[in-house]
Amino acid sequence: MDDELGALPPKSQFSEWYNDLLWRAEVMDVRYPVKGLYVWYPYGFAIRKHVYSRLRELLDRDHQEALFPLLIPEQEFMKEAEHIKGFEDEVYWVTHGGTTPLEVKLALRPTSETAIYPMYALWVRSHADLPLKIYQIVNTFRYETKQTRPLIRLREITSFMESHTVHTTWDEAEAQVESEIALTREFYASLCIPIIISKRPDWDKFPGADYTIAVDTVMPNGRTLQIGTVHHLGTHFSKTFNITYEDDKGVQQHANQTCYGISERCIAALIGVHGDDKGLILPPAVATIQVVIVPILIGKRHDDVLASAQALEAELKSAGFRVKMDTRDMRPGAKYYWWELRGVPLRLELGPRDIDGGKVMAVTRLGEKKPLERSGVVEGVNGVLAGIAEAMKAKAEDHVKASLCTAGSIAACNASLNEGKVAVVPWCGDRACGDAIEEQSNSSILGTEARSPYVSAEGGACVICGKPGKATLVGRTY
RNA sequence: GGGGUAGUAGGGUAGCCUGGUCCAUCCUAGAGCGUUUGGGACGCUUUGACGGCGGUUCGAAUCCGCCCUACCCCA
Repeated sequence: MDDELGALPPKSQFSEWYNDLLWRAEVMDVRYPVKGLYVWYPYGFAIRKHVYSRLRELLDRDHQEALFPLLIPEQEFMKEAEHIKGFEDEVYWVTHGGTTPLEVKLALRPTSETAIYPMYALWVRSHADLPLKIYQIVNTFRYETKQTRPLIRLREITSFMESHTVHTTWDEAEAQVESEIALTREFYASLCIPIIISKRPDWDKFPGADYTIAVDTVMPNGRTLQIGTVHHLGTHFSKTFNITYEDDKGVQQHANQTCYGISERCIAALIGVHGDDKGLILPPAVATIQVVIVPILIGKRHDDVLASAQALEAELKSAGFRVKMDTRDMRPGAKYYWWELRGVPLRLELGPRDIDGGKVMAVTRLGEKKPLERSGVVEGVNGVLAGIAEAMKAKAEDHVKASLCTAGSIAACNASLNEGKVAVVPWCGDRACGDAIEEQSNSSILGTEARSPYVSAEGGACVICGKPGKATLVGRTY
């Protein structure tokens, strides 16, 4: 019958599903002729706009937004040894101005520490200037050598939110790390995306950090996706860039710093975690269009129905919903599929039957269908949207919960990984044992000290050496 | 990092070995007209391509070289 008519690959074939959905739902166009660079379609960009305005709203409570340059002079970039080592293979260099070779090469920022901190050295004079909390949302460039993927592994990260804070003491910076973690929790809660927070092993921390706290989520195929990091930088960079303040006793001190980042991977997670065989499912909080109205414009009652739909649209708009009325000359069914593909959480159908009965037919993107009273429609819509967010959250939580599996041995760990799960295994913390775990399981250690209701803090005998170990997350990563 | 396969209209394909009647084809693509409209409408008309650069040749989608891009496998 109408098999495969415009159908996506099933979500169980995640990679195909993801690639197909991105262009069909008009999120990203991958046909730009440079590897690792992609184009945001207007619809995708609108999703980005709503997601990032939520992020801005959260940051603006306690940070200031600013904007630093894209180009970093070589001598600044080269100042911090560990930091360079972490990025030197991935940096794009600007070497010419027109046809003239530059005397000082300029790096395209892979991240902005070395662009921001020389300025911080000028801005920070005394303890009264602290804490300083600034963020920017910018593009960054990394010459990725691994396979690139839209929104996930990019050569141009187009939407990098990076926050850089400066504090007097190490403890105060640590408190800031905690507050960034809380902010991240709140952000992902509004996207209905469950997260697992853990402390990255030493060899995987940010180059130049004292420690790194990472935020991961689990994609449908069981691979984990890092969707945020918070770093305690201690005084590594303040010593290098000479960021000092005069304390209340008149003594110059090196400042303690943190940095914190979230990229468009948050949108990859949004798509991957929530979507289904029919397409995107957007949480109401960030949906570009929260409610689509499909008027059933039949023959003689065409004008009548159109007028009612316009009245409904006006009422919902003035109540503050993002509403779209679809009056295109298409069959209603075609419109239903169209908007389902694009993830609109709620569809309202309005036809002669509904008008006569004083109702509006509400169909959620999760498949529930029920008539709402036309008279109390704003309240009704509010209730339905809240219900959708709850259901999305619960479903996503279930997936993460089901994806975590405790394992006491390498064999058990591998079994879990092969089922598309994330394993929790005891590890003593030694680098050698860590390498052995990664090698023997063909996966990566995500971290320890997991903060998740689904991960027990209890350790056990290290799966390699048998010494006492801490619960450690092990997974196949993006 | 190593190997492989491929790039033909908006999308999917045939043609390539064996260079020339090549105006190729399908669509969930675009444009136009008409009839339609409570879960992917139909008819007619029409638009549009050989990844890029160079080479061989009277003649290249086809053969050769380089580049770019994509996908798959191994580390």
